Amino acid sequence: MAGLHSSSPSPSSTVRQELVSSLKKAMASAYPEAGLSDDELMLSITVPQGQEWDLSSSIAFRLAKKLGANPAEIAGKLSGLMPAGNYVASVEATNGYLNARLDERKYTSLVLARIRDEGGAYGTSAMGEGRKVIVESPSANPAHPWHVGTLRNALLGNVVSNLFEACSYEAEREDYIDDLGLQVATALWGWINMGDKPDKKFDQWLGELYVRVNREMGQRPEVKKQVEALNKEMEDGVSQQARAGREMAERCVMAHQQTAFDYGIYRDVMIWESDIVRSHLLSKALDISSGILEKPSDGKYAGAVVIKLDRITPFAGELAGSREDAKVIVRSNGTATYIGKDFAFHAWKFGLIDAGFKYRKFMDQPNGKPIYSTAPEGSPMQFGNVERAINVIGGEQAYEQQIMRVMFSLIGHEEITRGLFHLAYGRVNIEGEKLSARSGNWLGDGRNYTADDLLAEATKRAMEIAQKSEKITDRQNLEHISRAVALSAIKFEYLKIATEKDITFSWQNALNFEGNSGPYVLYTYARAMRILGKSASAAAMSDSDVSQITRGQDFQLVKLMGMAQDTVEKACTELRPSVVTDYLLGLSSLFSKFYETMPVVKGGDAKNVRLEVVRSFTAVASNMLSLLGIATVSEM
RNA sequence: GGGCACGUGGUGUAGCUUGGAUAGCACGGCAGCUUGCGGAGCUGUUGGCCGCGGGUUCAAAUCCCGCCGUGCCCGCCA
Repeated sequence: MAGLHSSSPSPSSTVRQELVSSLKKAMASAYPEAGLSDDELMLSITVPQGQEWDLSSSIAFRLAKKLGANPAEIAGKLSGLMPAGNYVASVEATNGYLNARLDERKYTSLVLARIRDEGGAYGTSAMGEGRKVIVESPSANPAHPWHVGTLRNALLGNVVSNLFEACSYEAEREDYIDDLGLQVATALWGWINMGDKPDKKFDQWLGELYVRVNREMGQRPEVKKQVEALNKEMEDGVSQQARAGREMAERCVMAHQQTAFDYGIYRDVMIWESDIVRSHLLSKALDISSGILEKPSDGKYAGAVVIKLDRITPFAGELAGSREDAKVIVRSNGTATYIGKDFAFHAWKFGLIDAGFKYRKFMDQPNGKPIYSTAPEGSPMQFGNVERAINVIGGEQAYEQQIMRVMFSLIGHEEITRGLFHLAYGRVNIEGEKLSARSGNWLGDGRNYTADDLLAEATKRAMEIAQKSEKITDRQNLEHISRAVALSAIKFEYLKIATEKDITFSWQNALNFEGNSGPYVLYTYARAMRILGKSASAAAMSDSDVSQITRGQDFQLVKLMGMAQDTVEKACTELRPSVVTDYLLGLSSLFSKFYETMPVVKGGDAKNVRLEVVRSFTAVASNMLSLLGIATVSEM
C-alpha cells in the first residue's frame, strides 16, 4: 500500500544523482585539481529544450574558467570517461555541453512503477518531516463579503498549506479575525441605527450596509463621531456594544465560511482580535520588548509607547523610507496599534509568550474537521508554538511586516525573524480601479465583484457549455460537473499568476475556459479517463511491454511525470503555486500531443505500456490538481 | 523627499533565486484537422531592440550600477 508521503527521491533526481556521480568520477580521473562540489555539479544539470537529449550539464564551461582551458576539449575528455550507467545510456560532448541520453525503457519502468506503487502519495515529499508551520489567511474583515481580492488571499493560503502538507510539514491553517477596529464599528453603527433586517446572505447584506454608513459618515460628521465612540467601546470587551459587535462579526464570519466551503477551503482555528485584547497579550509583549521601547513624556509622541526608527534602520535599511522617526506601538489612550497587536500576536505564535487563550468549536466543516475559535469562555487547546509562520497578506503591508520582523531581532529572537515570512501578494484591481470595500465599488451592476458572485457566474457559464456536451452520460450530474469546472477555472486563473504580480480582474478572463486554464487540464484528464474506460482489461504491464516505449511523445510524458516531486518541493520552498500550474499545463499539453499521435486502445503491441502511461497521467494530474484544491471530473 | 514591488510579441503571462546551446505558453489574427481514444482539443502560421543606457563574463531576460515608466507604502487607521 502507498504511504501517506513518498520517502524516496524522485525518479528525476535519481537519474540526476547518477549523472553527478558519473561526472564526479570522470573529473576525479581527468581533472583531480578541479575541486567542484557536488552541489555545483547538480546545479549544472538542466533538461535541454530540444528533444535530442534528456539531461545536459554545462560544467565544462565552469571547469574551463578554473583551468584556463577550452570547454569543448574538457567536455570531450569527460564524456570519454563516462560509461553507460543504470539509467544513463550514453553521454556525449556537444559544443562544450555534456549531453546525456537516458535508457528510455529502464527509466520508464522506474517512473511507472513508482506512480503505480505510491498512488495518491506520488509527488509528495518527506522534506518537512517533524516541522510545524502556521499559515495565516485570509483574515478578511468581518464587515463585508469576500471580494475578488480576498479570494486571492484565501486561495493562496489554501494552496501554500496544501504544499506544506504534501512536503510532510504539519500545517496549522489559521484565520485572524479583526472584530475590532473602525470597519466593524462602522457596520455595527448601521446594524444598530439603520433598522434593516438581513434579507440575503449575511455578509453581503452587511457589506451593503457598511457601504451606506460610510457614505453617511462622509455627509454627516456626527455619524463619524458616533462610529469612533462605538469603536472605543468595543475595545473594552464587556459592554453591550462589545458583545453586539462580536455577535455581528460572528454572523458575518459564518457567512464567510459558507463562501470558503463553496471554494473547498477549510481551516483549523480562528483567532479573534477581541480575544487577543482580552488576554492581555499586549502587556506581556511589552514586558519582553521593554528594552527597545520608549515612552516619551512630551512632544509629538507624549504618553504613547513607541519604537524609534533609528533603532530599526541599521538592520533594515529599506525602512529608512519613512517621514516619521518613530512607530507607535501603544497609543496614548492605552490601546494598541495594529503593529502593537500584531507583534504581540506573533510573539504568541512562536511560543514566546503565553496568551492563555480559550477555545470552543466554532462550526463543523464539510471536510469533517471542526473549526476551533478563541472565545471568552472555552477550554485550553494546543495551537501556535511554531518555528515557522507564513503570513498571507497584501504587499501593501510590507513595511509593517518588516518592522515587526526587525523588532524580533532587536529583542534577541533572530530565529523568529528568520521563521516569519510575509507572503506578499499583488493587488487585485477591477478595470484599473483600486478595489475598495469601503467605497463599495465591489458592488457591480447585476453581478458583484465578490467571491460568491464570481462562482455563481462561472458555474452558470460552465453549465451552458456542459448542457451542450454530448459526452456527459450522467445528466443528473450536470450541476456537480459545472461546479467543478467553474472552480477549476477560477482557481487556476488566480494561481497561475505569480504571487507578487498585480491582477486586473476581468469577467472575460475569469470566465474563459480555454487555453492555459483549469478546464483545459480537467478536459485532458477526462479524455484520459475515457481511454481507460474503453479498454476493459487492466492487465498489469510486463517488462516486455516497456520495450514498446519510443523516444517520442510517450517518453517525453514519462520524463515529465518523473518530475512531480521536484515540482512540489520547489513550489513549497519558494511558496509559489504557479510552479504547480505551470507543471500541470505542460503535463496536459504533452498528454494531448501523446494521445493525438499515439493510438492507445488500438496501439497493438504498444497498447499495454501506453495504457499504463495513461493511467499514470491520471494519477499524477489528479495528485497535482488536488494540491491546488481542484477536483477532477471523469467527463465534462 | 524616501522605501518596496513590477516592466518580456497587439493582449495576458512563464523563465530571473542557482547566468549557458533556437526566450516557453495562452488569447487575438490567418490557414488547416472530426465515418479515428472526446473540437473545452490538435497542427501550421503571424508577431519579441526581454523598459532604456552602461558594466561584469567565453556567455546576460537572468548578476552589478545608473536612469525611465507604473503601482503600492512611509497614520496614535487596520
